[in-house]
Amino acid sequence: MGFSSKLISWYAKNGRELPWRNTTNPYIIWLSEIILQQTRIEQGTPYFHNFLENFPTIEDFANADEGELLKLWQGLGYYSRARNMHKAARQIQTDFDGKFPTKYEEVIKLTGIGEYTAAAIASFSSNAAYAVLDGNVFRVLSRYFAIDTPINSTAGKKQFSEIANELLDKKHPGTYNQAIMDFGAMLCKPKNPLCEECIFRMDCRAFQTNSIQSYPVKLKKKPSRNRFFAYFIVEEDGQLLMAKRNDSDIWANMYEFPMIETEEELSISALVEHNEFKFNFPSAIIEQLNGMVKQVLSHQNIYAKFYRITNPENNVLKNSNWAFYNSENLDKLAMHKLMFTFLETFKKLP
DNA sequence: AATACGGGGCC
DNA sequence: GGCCCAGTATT
Repeated sequence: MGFSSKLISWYAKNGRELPWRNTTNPYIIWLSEIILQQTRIEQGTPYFHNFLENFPTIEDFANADEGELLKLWQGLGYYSRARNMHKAARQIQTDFDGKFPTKYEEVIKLTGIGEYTAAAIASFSSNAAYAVLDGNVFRVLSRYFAIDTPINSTAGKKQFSEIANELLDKKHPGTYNQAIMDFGAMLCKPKNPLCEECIFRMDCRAFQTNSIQSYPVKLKKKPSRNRFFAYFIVEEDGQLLMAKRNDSDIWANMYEFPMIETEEELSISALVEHNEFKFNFPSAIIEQLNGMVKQVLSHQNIYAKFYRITNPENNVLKNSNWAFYNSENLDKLAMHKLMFTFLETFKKLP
């Protein structure tokens, strides 16, 4: 038996039941695939159900506004996925007459869809013969063939893509693609793979040379940079002052308290002497509300402190990105984790 | 070709 | 603390 038929029989016995399987609806497949990019299934599944419930069809999705989508995406991370989905949904209305395409060459034109997602949608929805290449597939193939080309290099992507498409079961591309990803996730895991019960024990080059732990090879990531945020809670008549982030940085277009960023940690005495602070809050009374909060991102460490401003003067709205929100409208704003976590504890404060 | 983009789970 | 997760867009 060849690689693909062994894999597919393993999948028939051991494959997972997942909510977005057993459909050929490209909209539903798309929803699940974007949500699951760089995201664990356990983390993404509640979001999948929530989105499908709020937007049963691609038309519903296209008619939503970006803020509403970001709010539903809140907490999932990589928020450009939600903004790109919004663009893609509009593209489908204008360029595809409102009908979600299933052809690889059409699907890959949509914003937010790259080679992996195009192959997934095309193969799952219409059995088109395109091999998926995700973290699971990279790992399985690098071990099986003991390939030491870095998987995050250009050469690696090309090499693994060619092998993946050769191995693909051209008669059952959809099933094969699901199978190799399940196999990577359940058996050929990153840590502690279950080699003792693996159907490919005798064929796997890395296992045979006792070097499973050496694969896949990956180029090192560069160290994260540190950023220090001082957030200011300004409350007036039960309303909170909020700022909208711009779109050229982390957490694009999301909401948070007004803040000052510095390259080093600032004591409260240094903070009140900061020019930006004096400009925004002249003669303010400031009180630190908590210790340092650390938020780890993929390329940055954010260190945040929260301060209460009780005498902001009357010119606090000189920044056009700032506005006051009552609690009802506050609940509609999309916020990043640092913010909505703090807000939970803040609400319980006296 | 390299880097940015979140949040969470595992070791 | 580092790695990884059903990757893509931008620089």
